[in-house]
Amino acid sequence: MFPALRLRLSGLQPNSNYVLAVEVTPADGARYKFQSGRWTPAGKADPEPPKRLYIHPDSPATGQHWMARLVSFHKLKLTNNLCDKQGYAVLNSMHRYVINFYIAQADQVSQLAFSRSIDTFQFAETAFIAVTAYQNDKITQLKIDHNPFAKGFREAAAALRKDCK
Amino acid sequence: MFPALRLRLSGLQPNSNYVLAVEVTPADGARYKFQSGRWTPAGKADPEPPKRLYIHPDSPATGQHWMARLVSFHKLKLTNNLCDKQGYAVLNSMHRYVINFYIAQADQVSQLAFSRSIDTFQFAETAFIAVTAYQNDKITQLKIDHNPFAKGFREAAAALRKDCK
DNA sequence: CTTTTTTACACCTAGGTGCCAAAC
DNA sequence: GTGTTTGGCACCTAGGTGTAAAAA
Repeated sequence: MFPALRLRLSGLQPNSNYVLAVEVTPADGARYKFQSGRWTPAGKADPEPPKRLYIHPDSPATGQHWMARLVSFHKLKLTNNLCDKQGYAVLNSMHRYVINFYIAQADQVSQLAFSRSIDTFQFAETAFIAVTAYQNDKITQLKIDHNPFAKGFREAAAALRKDCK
Repeated sequence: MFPALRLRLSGLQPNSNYVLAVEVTPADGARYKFQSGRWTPAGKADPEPPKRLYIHPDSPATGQHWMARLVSFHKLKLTNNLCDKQGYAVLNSMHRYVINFYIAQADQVSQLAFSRSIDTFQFAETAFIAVTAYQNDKITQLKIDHNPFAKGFREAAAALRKDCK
């Protein structure tokens, strides 16, 4: 998932342990179509694949650890493959999603279910529509400009390629 | 770790779930020296870093799954860095190790500790001495010949490099 | 026809090799 | 001196990019 979800945390107990996790959840009950240049709801959502909790790989870690740096979920991966066995979040194309963020006080990942308190946060700015082809040039350009793996498509490289022909 | 530990399993219950794991354990209580062309014990072993259980990433899976293919632990990684936080097995250089292999009947990785039965196997042919520089040309050549990442050192590539000078 | 999905591609990042020289 | 460890290197595999064209 790019850009990655990045969070700055405060108010944790420095010496307590926390497990951090996110879940990609449907933002509404609709299926969308891209029709004549616009996203429009088009019927009821398809059956939703089982949701997979993505646990931040630093978990468990102290409040001190989490608060000392920007917490990045850049290793969260998405797929439309229902048979996926690599732990990716499985999404329906053409559906709208939003990220749920969880903070659980727990000393072990396996204790997460028994944590005394699990705080849940949802940020509206994390909403997106899952697609198989981009429909928005600004998104495309944002990815080319900032995703290291897309460096080959930046201006300089593209110009050079033309010059060499 | 190369070559990787690879096992063929039989006798599992096809429809029960199992968690598979390995642990790199000291083979004896000695520290070794490579002196005048030979490995010789030289004093008591250094304090052993905490052992880390490496759980096979397919876990948990059915007996059927494990028996249907060669089970490979090629993602097990080793380090001499005591501060490692990436889950590598932490070893003392110049010490001798052997692999312990565990089969636990369990539906979840987190249940491993409560598994009714944990079978332990140790194969003498998995023993090795941890080094920071090879002392055995046959090992070096075996790695060059068979490890894909060392392809650059194979005959053909090496010859080509000379020809081009 | 329009919309959505898949595939092959050149190009890039990330990181696993033994080698060598230097440091210890 | 001998034995052990580290860092930089060229070379490789593995896999993450958007593109374009084909397929559905």
